[in-house]
Amino acid sequence: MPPTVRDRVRAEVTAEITAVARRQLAEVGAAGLSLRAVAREVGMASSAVYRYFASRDELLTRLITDGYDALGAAAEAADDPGAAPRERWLGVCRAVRSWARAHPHEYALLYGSPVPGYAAPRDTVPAAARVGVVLGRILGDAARSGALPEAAGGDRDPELVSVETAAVLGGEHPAIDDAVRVRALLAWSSLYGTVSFELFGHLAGSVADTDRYFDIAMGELTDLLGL
Amino acid sequence: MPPTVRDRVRAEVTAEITAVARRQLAEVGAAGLSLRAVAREVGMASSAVYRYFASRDELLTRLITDGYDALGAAAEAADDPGAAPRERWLGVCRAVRSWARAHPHEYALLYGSPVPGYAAPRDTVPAAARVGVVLGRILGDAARSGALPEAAGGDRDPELVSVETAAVLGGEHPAIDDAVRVRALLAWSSLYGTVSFELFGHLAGSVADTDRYFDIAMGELTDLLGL
DNA sequence: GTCGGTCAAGAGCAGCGCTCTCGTTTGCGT
DNA sequence: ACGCAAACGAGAGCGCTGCTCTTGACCGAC
Repeated sequence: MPPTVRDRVRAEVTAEITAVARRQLAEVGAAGLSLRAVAREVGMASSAVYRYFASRDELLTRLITDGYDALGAAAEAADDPGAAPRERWLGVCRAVRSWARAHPHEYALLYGSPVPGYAAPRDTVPAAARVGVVLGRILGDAARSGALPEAAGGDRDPELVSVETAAVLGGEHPAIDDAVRVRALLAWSSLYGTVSFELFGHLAGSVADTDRYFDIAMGELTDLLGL
Repeated sequence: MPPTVRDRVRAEVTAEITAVARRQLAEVGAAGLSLRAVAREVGMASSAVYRYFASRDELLTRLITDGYDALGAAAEAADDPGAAPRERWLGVCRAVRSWARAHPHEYALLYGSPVPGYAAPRDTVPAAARVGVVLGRILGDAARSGALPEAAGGDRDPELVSVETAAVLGGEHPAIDDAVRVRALLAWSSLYGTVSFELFGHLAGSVADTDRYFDIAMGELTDLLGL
């Protein structure tokens, strides 16, 4: 069935609403995002917006998934599969930071405090996982190319690292055990901790040259990973 | 001038308002905190609350400073100066995580997305720094007790680590150079990244045994620090 | 005892999310 | 080609919010 004119118009209006909402998000933040204000700027009655989004939360959810997708796309675009594992990892980290600095309010929406009384629906999960998938693939490629030292091995513990996550983090390989996987999760958390601290101002009085600080910090983490 | 009856009553009412607000914060989060609802629960008119707090933001600021102080006190209480540096560091990390898990909404208020259009006043800074001071003292004690290996040295770079922060992070010692200080800042950021990921649900599908994961992750960071 | 300062209360304003109704437009099935 | 159901935009309205202003009562120092 070809898309009717109605469908196309609906898609256009939906896109305009999300675009205006994203713009206002950058001005007033997630908590201050007002459906009425969005409607005003779009030029329609506030009630009409409810034809497109059942609630303010649903509009926010759309912004969240869009954000995860944009960040994931940036991470994927930054990964050059031909480069050395360490450079690939650092490149993705830099891409994440760049995207976060370019879209601070969207980043805060994704990785800041969860909006109270609002649980991200399941359909945000795949989009949210994209960065992790990229980093996991780099780790796996490094193992398969012999760039990682043999791991100690030891029993798998699904309580520590779930089977799904283990599969994402390079899969099964002699160079990857749960200790390596935990270090990868730690590096991932630390990446976001570092970016969040910079963006949210917790390093304000401590670090001036944030570019160099970030590079050194990420270098320490890749050392930790053995990359 | 001794405090009059008026002053004492005022202090009591102020304390009751913040107590109720803190309770409601745990229920509805920062964005949903309503001055009117607080007033209702306290049993006074909403307008009367403005005699004690000039605005909702001012009440929020009070909750923030109180939160920083409570977290800082928890960190200080958890530090046993007689223990080995590594155990001291890990103990403080565990205390931070415990406090965060016990007060998730307050933690989110402190280290989650900043409220847009709201800049934390300067008087929150000393309270916010308390955890960092505790960790910095442990690092300094470790250096002075010879538990840290001699550092490479190299020039100080105030752009990388400010002089104030360098002073907090153990001060001047042959075992502490900017590389060590950056690793300390990284460990600090990573602590909060790890706690935030756990609290905000980003590790939900990956790690089930969060206690063990946290201990292993913090162990990696202390290794990185040389503690 | 009086008088200045502090307090709680209430009304009111503008904005919010959301719902309901109403008249119009669109597109599919007959 | 036509009719009907679904989709649509606009407007009014409900109950909530933060915040302001006015009013009247009370306390405490002189």
